[in-house]
Amino acid sequence: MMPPGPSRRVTSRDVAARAGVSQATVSLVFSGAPPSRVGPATRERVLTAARALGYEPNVVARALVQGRSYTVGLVMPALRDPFFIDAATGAQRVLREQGYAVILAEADESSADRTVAMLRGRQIDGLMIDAMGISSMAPESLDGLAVVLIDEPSSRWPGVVSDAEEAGRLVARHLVDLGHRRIGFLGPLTDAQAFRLRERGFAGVLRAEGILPQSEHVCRVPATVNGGRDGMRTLLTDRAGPTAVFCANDLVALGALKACAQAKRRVPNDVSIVGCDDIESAQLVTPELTTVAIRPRELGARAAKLLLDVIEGRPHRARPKPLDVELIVRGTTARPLARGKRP
Amino acid sequence: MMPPGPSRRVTSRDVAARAGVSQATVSLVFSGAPPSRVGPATRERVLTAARALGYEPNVVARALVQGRSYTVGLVMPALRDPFFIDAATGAQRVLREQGYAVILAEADESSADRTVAMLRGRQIDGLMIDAMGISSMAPESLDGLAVVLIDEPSSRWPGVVSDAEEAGRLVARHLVDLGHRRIGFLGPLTDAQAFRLRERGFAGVLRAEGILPQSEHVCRVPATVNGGRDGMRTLLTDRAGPTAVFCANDLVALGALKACAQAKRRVPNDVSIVGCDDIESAQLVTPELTTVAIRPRELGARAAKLLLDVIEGRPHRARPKPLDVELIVRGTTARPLARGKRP
DNA sequence: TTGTAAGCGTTATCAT
DNA sequence: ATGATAACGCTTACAA
Repeated sequence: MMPPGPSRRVTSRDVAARAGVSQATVSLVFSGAPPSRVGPATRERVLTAARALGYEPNVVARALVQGRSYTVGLVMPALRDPFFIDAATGAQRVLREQGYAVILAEADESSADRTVAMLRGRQIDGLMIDAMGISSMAPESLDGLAVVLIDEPSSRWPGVVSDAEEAGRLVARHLVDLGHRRIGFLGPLTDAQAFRLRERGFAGVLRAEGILPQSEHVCRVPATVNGGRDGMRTLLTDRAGPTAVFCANDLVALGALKACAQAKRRVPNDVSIVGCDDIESAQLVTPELTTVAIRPRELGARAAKLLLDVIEGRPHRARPKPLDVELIVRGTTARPLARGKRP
Repeated sequence: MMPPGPSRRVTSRDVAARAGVSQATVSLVFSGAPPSRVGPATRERVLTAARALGYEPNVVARALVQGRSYTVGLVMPALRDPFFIDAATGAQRVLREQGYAVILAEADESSADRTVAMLRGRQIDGLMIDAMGISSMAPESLDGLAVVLIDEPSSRWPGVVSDAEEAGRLVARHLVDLGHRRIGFLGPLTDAQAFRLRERGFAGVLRAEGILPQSEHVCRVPATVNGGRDGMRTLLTDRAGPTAVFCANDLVALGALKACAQAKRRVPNDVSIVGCDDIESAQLVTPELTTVAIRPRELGARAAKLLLDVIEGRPHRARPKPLDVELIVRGTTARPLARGKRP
């Protein structure tokens, strides 16, 4: 590179001077105006000059005049849940492709509104928010912003969701097909819709199979590894505990797995465990976790596309078809051990 | 949605009008000028008006005039490594505290330079880059930017590092103390300095103990779970394989653990495994992984502080003291089984 | 097709 | 202590 004197920023004016055109023309060339607006020869000269100078359009200035920043915010309560990190990755990729930057905004309950204010001050064009994020936010604080929700349906904002109910159904059928009858559920305390739907689909199938949900086989815990571990411990204390347990997400399932290992219950022989999300760690434990793949990357990517549609005023459905999910049978599920009654 | 018609952005001018002062005064109040610059009464009126109107300073406009955007970029090759996600979290927290936003820039080899150009266009104030990120970047492309490296020392840019050599030493001593003599190493192919130092510290102690590194107990693999699994498989084929293996990071260690489970080798009885990083998943497997805590969050936080020092021109040391590391003994290490020779 | 000029919402430099 | 006013780098009518 070359030190441009005292290393001032190269502006469109510099390019204009070098190309012998007006500054406005340079702008025309770079702002993706219809090719008709500037002659091919001029355009070429401008581009050459720009390249020679190492010109990069100043997005900040553009943002100021257009009132748009080509930047979107991604509000997440904690960068800890692998599911959301994957969603973020997927979103980030499509946004970058379209020239948008992603501002990471970790927001807990206390700071959610302040975070949005901060993003507003940056003339953010839109916001992607996950279930946890939205729950700790005053709806009015989002007025006038393009908002898309990730995996949390709402009548107020558009969003993308996975087919959570189907996820629950798939698990229930899988367990029933294996022959399980005493089936437990480890669900989170938070009332994220996705979790509720997973439970609903799950319970629906069981009921249809004539398997009544037994309250002592259901346990509410935080949606974390420790939550799952503690919940599973509780379930295991029961002498006639469940032979299979559906955990509302993989983190919980991994905790449950730990509890089993500590209690010397073999998985899947003594008890089957199923998770939901198919996070990477699901394949990390032994035996590998049977779970439902939600494809968070794809979910994030779709959320990003939806957000771009909203921002750029393109037609879109506020609530697109839920993302397909898929049961991934791995090593933590098996037929229940025949005990007593039958061989 | 609401058409942006009636809800124009509230500007400092609006506030000025309502407070009966000039726009400049409003600016003075909000740009944290010394209190002496504006009378307490006026200041109060301005703040009241601002609150009533819901005024939020436009950071974009400020960025344009000051040539600073109060935004920094975080360049990471992939949002997959939990270590870097934690570092990002730590960094993000201190930056937000100081009014800076963090733009997430996932950059692989092919797109690294384009990504930096994009960030430049956004008048980014600084950049935090990790080992993988920097390796795929042309140094000149960073000219004129405030850059801080995370866990990858460089003579060219300041950065924060963990005490990687000590990490290796701690592991070696731990294994030697337990009585291991045939000790293996699963190291990554990438030449991140941190990995090299871990190995150096490790090998140094072993040599001092008169334990010669045996090449058949060393295996180079990608720094991933699968890499670790494959590498461990190789190590296990040896009839007189190692009784303990140090894996250059936790991901590799977890893969190694898997390989052991699949090969029916008990951990830690048949073979001890040690990782490095102490990622969350380390506590997720059973037995829990013995590892070295690097405190990535703290590392990220320090990187952020260093970057702010650089940006704001405060005095700072380019290469602060490495971050202390700590051996975390969990369940994957034990004394080697006495075989043959002695009881 | 290209140039001229008026902002976008701030900060910063002057006066007052 | 406060008010005009000129940038900052760009987009966008409107003129030529």
